[in-house]
Amino acid sequence: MPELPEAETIGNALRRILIGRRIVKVEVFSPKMREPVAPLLTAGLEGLRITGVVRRARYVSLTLSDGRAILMHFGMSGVVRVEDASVPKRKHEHVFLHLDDGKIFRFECTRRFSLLKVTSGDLPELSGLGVEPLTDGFDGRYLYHALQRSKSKLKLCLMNNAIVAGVGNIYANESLFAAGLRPDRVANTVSEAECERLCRCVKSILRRAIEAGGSSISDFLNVDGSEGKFARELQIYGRAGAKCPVCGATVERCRLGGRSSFFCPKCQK
DNA sequence: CTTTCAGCCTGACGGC
DNA sequence: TGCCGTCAGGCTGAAA
Repeated sequence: MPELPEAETIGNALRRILIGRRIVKVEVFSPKMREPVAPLLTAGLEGLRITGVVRRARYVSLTLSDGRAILMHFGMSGVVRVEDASVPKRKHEHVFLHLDDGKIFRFECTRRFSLLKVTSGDLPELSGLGVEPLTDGFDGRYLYHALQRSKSKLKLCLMNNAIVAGVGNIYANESLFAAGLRPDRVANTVSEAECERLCRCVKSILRRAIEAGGSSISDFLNVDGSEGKFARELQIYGRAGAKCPVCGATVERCRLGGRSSFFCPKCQK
């Protein structure tokens, strides 16, 4: 499912493909995803040029020549393709943007958790997001101060977009394992040194995942249909009952905030 | 204020 | 064979 590295991978591909293209026609096949998509039909997109592609957290936005933007979120099953018009429509493709080079930008989402909407260029929907994890603003001191204010569980804070934006379930699990911290640690018991270590692990894992083109767990595909290669590098996610790759202890699973969490009871404190 | 949790949606899978 | 329950999961908004 697309998290930050997958959104980055999609954004990078779309930047190469879409910038300079003009939208000539819009087709909508489904009434709604996370929000209704019918407004795309009456938004006056025809004739506009795509002038930029921006990723923020797990969102990707296409900047338009009239100052507005098309904001996308991939939910957990969103797939974007840019293909020739001769390719038949797939079952769960919901929106087509026909381009001036004859290709079609296609948005597919099996589970319809995705978002695709026209909004103003300053992206007000994203104003509540916290710091980007791959910027200098995300460091041990910042995370420590955020955690000090919370009695919630550490993993839930790491996945809280108001604190740090774009770290989802897979990479939260992997980062906590790499940092040797239990996902169910109470946030305000984590030391500044541990925060420093965790920040470094988050950055390192996200960067490696971006280099690998993301993780293809269940539904994620890159714009060209290829799978991300990071899935095979996952150390802890999905490995309940297996041996810890570091110490050999049995990996445990628990639920936090309704989501599966995996950890090594020996390596993670 | 903070924290938790149901609901959205489809398909895969296991048990009977 | 098919039916039912469970799981996957980001995000929202309501409840506690």
